[in-house]
Amino acid sequence: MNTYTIAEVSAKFGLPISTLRYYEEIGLLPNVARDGKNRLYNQDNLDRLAAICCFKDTGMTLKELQTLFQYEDQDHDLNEVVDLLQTHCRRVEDQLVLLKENQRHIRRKLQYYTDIRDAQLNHQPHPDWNDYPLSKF
Amino acid sequence: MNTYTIAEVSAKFGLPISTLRYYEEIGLLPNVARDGKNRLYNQDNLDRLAAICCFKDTGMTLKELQTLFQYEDQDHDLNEVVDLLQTHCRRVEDQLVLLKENQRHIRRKLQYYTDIRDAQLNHQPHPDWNDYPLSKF
DNA sequence: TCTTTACCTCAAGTATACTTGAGGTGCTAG
DNA sequence: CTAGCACCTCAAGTATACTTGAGGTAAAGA
Repeated sequence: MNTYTIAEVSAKFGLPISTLRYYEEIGLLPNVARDGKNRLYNQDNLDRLAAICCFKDTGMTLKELQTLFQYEDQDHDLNEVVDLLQTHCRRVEDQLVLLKENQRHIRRKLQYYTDIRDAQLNHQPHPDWNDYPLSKF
Repeated sequence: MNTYTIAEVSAKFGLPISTLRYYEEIGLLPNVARDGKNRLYNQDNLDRLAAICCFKDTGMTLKELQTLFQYEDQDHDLNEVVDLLQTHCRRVEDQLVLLKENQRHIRRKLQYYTDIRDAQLNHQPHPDWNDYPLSKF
């Protein structure tokens, strides 16, 4: 089976080496094999790491991730795993809605300042914020 | 003009009172009027606070927000404001893409564990992870 | 043989974003 | 008049998620 050095994994995932060691230390990324003292990551480790990144990037704390993996690993009551995942799914849904709305606000502001700048360049009158309704974005 | 107490603003935005004071202290939320010692927020303050929340929720740090507002407030070179907003817009776009992809992974995992649970309940054979391609989510 | 490179451990330090606590003011309801 | 509430300041404390540093090993290239 293919294995990877810590430097390779670091590059693959864009995570600092120190972070990989940290995740292992707190038990999030267990069962990393060794060649002497040096870590050797296998596909399982990479899959786990991908899951960590996915959940972390969607707003789970490392503590919650520890709980989730604990539930997954020791074949714990599956209802708890499903519950946790469902809750998180809903959180992600909410994030998506909020993110899209925030995106509209930011685009609107960008458009406004871009127009002000262009108006200044062309010695035109300044645009009016009231002409930038959210419905346009 | 309508004004609001700190408790009202806290409720409106779902932010702790301590956070409102903190934002003011670090200069993010300036020009809050006082009735004696007590803060009174006006519409401008609320607009600024809404902007803070919007940018913060899309991943800007408070330091970056300070820079942005500095650029906006002292009518600084507008190119810098536009640049900052453009960069942030791109970051939000990236977040959206990543969030959607992560959502697919999470839904897939949720479906998988739901199916395992249901299989256990019905004494059916366990599903196979390979039957859960990302393309289905 | 030297030294550079790539790792290692373990303890302590750091950045960000708040939160908490001590001690105090000023209005209002009983 | 006094109790309680809503607010205040300022300094110190905290949670999360890492990062850094000191001191060391082991193998590979010059």
